[in-house]
Amino acid sequence: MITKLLHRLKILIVEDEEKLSKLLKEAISDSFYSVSLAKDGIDGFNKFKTIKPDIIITDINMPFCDGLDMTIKIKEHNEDIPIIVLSAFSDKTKLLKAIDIGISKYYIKPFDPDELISYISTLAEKLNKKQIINLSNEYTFNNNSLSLYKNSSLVNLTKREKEFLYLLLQNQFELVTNEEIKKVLWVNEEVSSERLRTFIKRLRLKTSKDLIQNVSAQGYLISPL
Amino acid sequence: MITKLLHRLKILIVEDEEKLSKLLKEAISDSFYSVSLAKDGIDGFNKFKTIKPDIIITDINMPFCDGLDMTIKIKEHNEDIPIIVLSAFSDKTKLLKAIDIGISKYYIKPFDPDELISYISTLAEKLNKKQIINLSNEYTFNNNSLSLYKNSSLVNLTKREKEFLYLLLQNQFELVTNEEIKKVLWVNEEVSSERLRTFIKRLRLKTSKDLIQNVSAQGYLISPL
DNA sequence: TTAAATTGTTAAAATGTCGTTAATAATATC
DNA sequence: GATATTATTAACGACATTTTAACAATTTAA
Repeated sequence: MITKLLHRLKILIVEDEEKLSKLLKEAISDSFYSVSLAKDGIDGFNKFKTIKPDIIITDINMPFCDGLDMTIKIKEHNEDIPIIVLSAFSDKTKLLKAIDIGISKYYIKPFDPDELISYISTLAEKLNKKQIINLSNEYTFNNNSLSLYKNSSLVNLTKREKEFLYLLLQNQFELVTNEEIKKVLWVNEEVSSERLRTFIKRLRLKTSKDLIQNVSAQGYLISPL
Repeated sequence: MITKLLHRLKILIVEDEEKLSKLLKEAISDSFYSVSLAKDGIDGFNKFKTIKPDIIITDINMPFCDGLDMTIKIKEHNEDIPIIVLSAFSDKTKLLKAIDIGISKYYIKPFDPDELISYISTLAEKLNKKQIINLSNEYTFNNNSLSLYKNSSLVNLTKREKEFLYLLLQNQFELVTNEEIKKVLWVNEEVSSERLRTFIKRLRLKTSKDLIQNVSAQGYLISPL
């Protein structure tokens, strides 16, 4: 079986108190997360659009542009993005408004950074699990169950076919060589090139002719979207 | 047709101000909802256990036993039950605690009863959707009673068959492996693959040939609609 | 205790999977 | 543009899994 490849989650922290933001960045940054900082709501919104983070952590009361206003604007652009709000004890009215908008979690200062970090890791787990990739207008692939859907109905694939799609998707837009494919799909087996070809022929029969692209004499690739 | 299969949603209102609770009861009660009243948290918790309501509406600040304490206790018993909290403007700290526990909505007094009622009807719709699933043009499944209907007449299923459909529906559109099925339907038993197959054969005889899909060498699934 | 309903076993028929081969189409290289 | 290489398609057959059907054992309810 193929081991899973998780993509490094991007986290944006919007916080005017430099001390706190640096502390959080240090605490959160590791090989699984890349952390960016913004100093107010305007900065935060711009970085949201350029960096396209997976998770946002924001202070709700900042001198310049407010975290609440930013949250509203961001949620208008992307309803599903998880936003974690940091709030002062006195800001309960604002906090309730943020909850109404649909933030996913809040912490009232002073809070335990460990709690925040453990929440982020459960969030990250969820995000990585829910990897559904649009292969075309018709086809989607669930990276978790390795199943392919054509217009939301399951396509009947064998285990090897599932693994093959998964392999190509781990290297989406990039060529996967015939040798690599043989090595992964038929471990420790001598595989003729005809075998690989009929394998692909049959997968294409079940799906569509142009889902999987071929590069002559080299290998195959898949290009989502 | 399908409405016959739905049970009338039970709503429990926990509120010490008799004026408000009666007003709400009158406003909400109709052919789709049956409303019960409780006057404090203790009364509310007892009625929660006996009546088993589908939705709870509770005041959060009551002289006797608190709505917040009751909410905690109820959520311990049934994590998924939707609780709507009514709160005074001054009770923000309590309200935040209630939100932490996982209430589904809150209103700060004074509030517009129409908003509450429209929220209840969207909630009810969601609950009914969860409860009744259209498997095909002919078949519907009631997730509460685990019963299957063919054109709104009950299909006679055994316990195991009901559990099986329930299992597949918990994972609708997704493949449930043979191993998983065996583990769930015959706990701690060695089950031959023939046994599982005749089991499915018989279920298909009672229903239709194509209600349950097979994926060779992997498992089964169900695709509603 | 008997009759009916449910559940398990077995074996043949049907279907699905997957490797082979061969004819045809596409692509690369000179 | 001709030739060699590689890819696609289609058909055959071996093997695995599923479906079907008949019979046996067990449980449940009358």
